[in-house]
Amino acid sequence: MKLNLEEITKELKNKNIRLSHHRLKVLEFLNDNRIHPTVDQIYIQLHKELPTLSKTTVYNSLNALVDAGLVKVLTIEDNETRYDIVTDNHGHFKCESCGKIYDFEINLSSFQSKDLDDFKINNRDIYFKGICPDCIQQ
Amino acid sequence: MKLNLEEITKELKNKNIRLSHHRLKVLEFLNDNRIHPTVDQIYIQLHKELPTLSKTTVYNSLNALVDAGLVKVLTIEDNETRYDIVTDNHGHFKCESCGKIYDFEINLSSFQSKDLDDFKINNRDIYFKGICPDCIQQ
DNA sequence: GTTCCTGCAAAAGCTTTGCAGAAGA
DNA sequence: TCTTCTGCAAAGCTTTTGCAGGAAC
Repeated sequence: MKLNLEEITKELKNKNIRLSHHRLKVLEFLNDNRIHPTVDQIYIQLHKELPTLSKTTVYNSLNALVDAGLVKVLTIEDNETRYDIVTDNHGHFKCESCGKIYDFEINLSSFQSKDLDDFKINNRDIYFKGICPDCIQQ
Repeated sequence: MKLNLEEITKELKNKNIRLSHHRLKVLEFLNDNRIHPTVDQIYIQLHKELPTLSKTTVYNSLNALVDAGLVKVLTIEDNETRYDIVTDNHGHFKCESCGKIYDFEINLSSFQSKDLDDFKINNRDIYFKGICPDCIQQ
């Protein structure tokens, strides 16, 4: 899917966040590589293209994009923060054997509980863990 | 709910984990205070009772209890690891205003997705965020 | 007596902060 | 020109590790 830069720039401007070259690269990386990367993975890849890139800037960029609501933090595991470009209605499955994270489609708005009738829900994260088909076969 | 110590000890023995006094205290704390505490909260409370308790031991105890499957790690937020005693079929809601974490009842086994037909699911975490009724009223 | 646990201190990681110079509007 | 961004180094946190003494079985 191609990024709509005009709309993104507009959304960022509301928060006084500039879509600098580095930030755009981070956003493009997340859009083109749906691998739910860690900061390190993003840094290592982009550093090849942009030798002056620092890890601080990756952190800064990610935080800015999260603030703007364009990127989501995944906390599926407590020792690794991962990032995902924002898209609708999917859960995340982490394979406990190979570590890969899969998206799965799910109708999040159908998840209801009478206990939450009086709560305002802004965000729904669904994290499953187990073994993926590739690892089951082996 | 009262802890069944015999069964717990048996389950721990399988993994060569002793139910030491400190570990029992940690487990009791989680059982009696369903507040999904951080390591620090557990340490501060238990330290009052057990002045020689170290934070290393709290970490050690929690890791041992997680290994034994008696305690669950909550990764609802990326900058704070929280712990929960294992119980069935509930999701967690974190209020973005007051920070309190609520349990809500939900039938986890009903969460299905055709994308996961060939996956072995061991664990389902449901994390919602938003505003709780107390904070909505204010 | 052997194994596991505890607690201190140190180490290891990850993320944020301060700041000076650079880039963007 | 004013604001924001970048990158380095340092600081701040949380969690883990090494190890010697102690406790449990």
